[in-house]
Amino acid sequence: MPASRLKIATFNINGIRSRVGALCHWLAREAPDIVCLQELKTADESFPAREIRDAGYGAIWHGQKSWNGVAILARGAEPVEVRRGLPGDPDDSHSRYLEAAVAGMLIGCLYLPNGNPQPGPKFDYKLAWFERLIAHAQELFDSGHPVVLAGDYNVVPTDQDIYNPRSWRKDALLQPESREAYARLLAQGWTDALRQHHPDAPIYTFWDYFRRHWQTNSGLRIDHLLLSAELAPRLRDAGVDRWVRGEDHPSDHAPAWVVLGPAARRKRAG
DNA sequence: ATGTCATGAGAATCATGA
Repeated sequence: MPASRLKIATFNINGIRSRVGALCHWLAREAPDIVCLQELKTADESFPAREIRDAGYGAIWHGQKSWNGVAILARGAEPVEVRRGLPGDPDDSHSRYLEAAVAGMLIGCLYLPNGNPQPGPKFDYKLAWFERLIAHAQELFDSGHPVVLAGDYNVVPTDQDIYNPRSWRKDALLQPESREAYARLLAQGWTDALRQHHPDAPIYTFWDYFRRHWQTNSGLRIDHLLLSAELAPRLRDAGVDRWVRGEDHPSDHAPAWVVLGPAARRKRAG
């Protein structure tokens, strides 16, 4: 891929130590330039930094024993960390947000709380976390910087984004409050890149391990890449590396990605 | 209610989150 085209991906790896081989296989085959990972499920000291470096990627990570955990990878470059954790609640101990400067852009990597079962404290935490994300996203958007907010949002935005909503109606991923928060985030001006590029197609990024959902393509679209105003016109392609979900012992998610074209040449002042 | 994974405690299965 020419240097002027950037492939940016997000992938909920569901346990990086058990899948570092699969991760490196995907990196070698698809060569994304920037990768946001979620659900590392490992402490910082157990992050497989060496394997990832050997695969040609610089990385920063924000881990946690057993649960959560996010990382940002850059091919042939070192992401420059600018934020670790979402502002707004100093008591929040979950590792769910990491932000870095890469290739002249700001990359926000997020793992939004699942929120099940709902109603209940976990759903309340999801909605509170969403409000903090919306507040921070507004600041990023207003900054005028080129920004990508990528990750597992744990929200199915509309009924178009699921094979069949019937058995998921009571799930936290489809609740009106979850969808309203996602819509309010988009209303700041962000572009939901996969839906923008494929307005009518069914697009899934997650197939749960139950009930042969992968074999029957019973998926959900919950991993999203949001582009700020400056980046949206640079969107050239977007998709899902579905083949990753079909490998042996896969994550229940597949990587979602965008390709951005070169920045418009700056007009001469005057 | 069910289904299937990864993780961790702790020693074989079980609890938890998703």
